Amino acid sequence: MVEYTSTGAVPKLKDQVITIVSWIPSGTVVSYGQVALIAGMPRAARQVGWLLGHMAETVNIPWWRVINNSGRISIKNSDFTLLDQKVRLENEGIKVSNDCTLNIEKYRFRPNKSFYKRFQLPTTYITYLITRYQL
DNA sequence: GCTATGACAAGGA
DNA sequence: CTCCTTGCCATAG
Repeated sequence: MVEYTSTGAVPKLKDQVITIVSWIPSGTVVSYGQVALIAGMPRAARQVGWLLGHMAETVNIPWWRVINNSGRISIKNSDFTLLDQKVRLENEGIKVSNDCTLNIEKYRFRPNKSFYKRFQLPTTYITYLITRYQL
């Protein structure tokens, strides 16, 4: 459903989301807000979800490794279902409860400095991200 | 350029 | 724990 406008405007966030999500290691998860943070848009969590919902069927990325920050699978308005995502996560060794929740802090992908540097983020911002998601 | 729409997040009741 | 409210902002029309 997501299409580029004839004006040639490039949806930057979409490209960032594709890159970031494709680099999430199997067996780990991140939150929508976390993806937004890495993309350099701290408050664009909702847009990340929206984009995934419109890309999942057409772009080959591990969309199922993105859940909400409370550890709940919150897929909606997609060709895929809550169960689809649950099964995909379980196939990667992640334990998901029947109510489609999981221990996000246990499985959260915590990137190191070199990972963040691929996104050309300011050093101070990288430091913030490291501390934000440390255990 | 303006409005509606969210696979969100965080805090309060 | 479960709602509910508010803030949020990129996209689509």
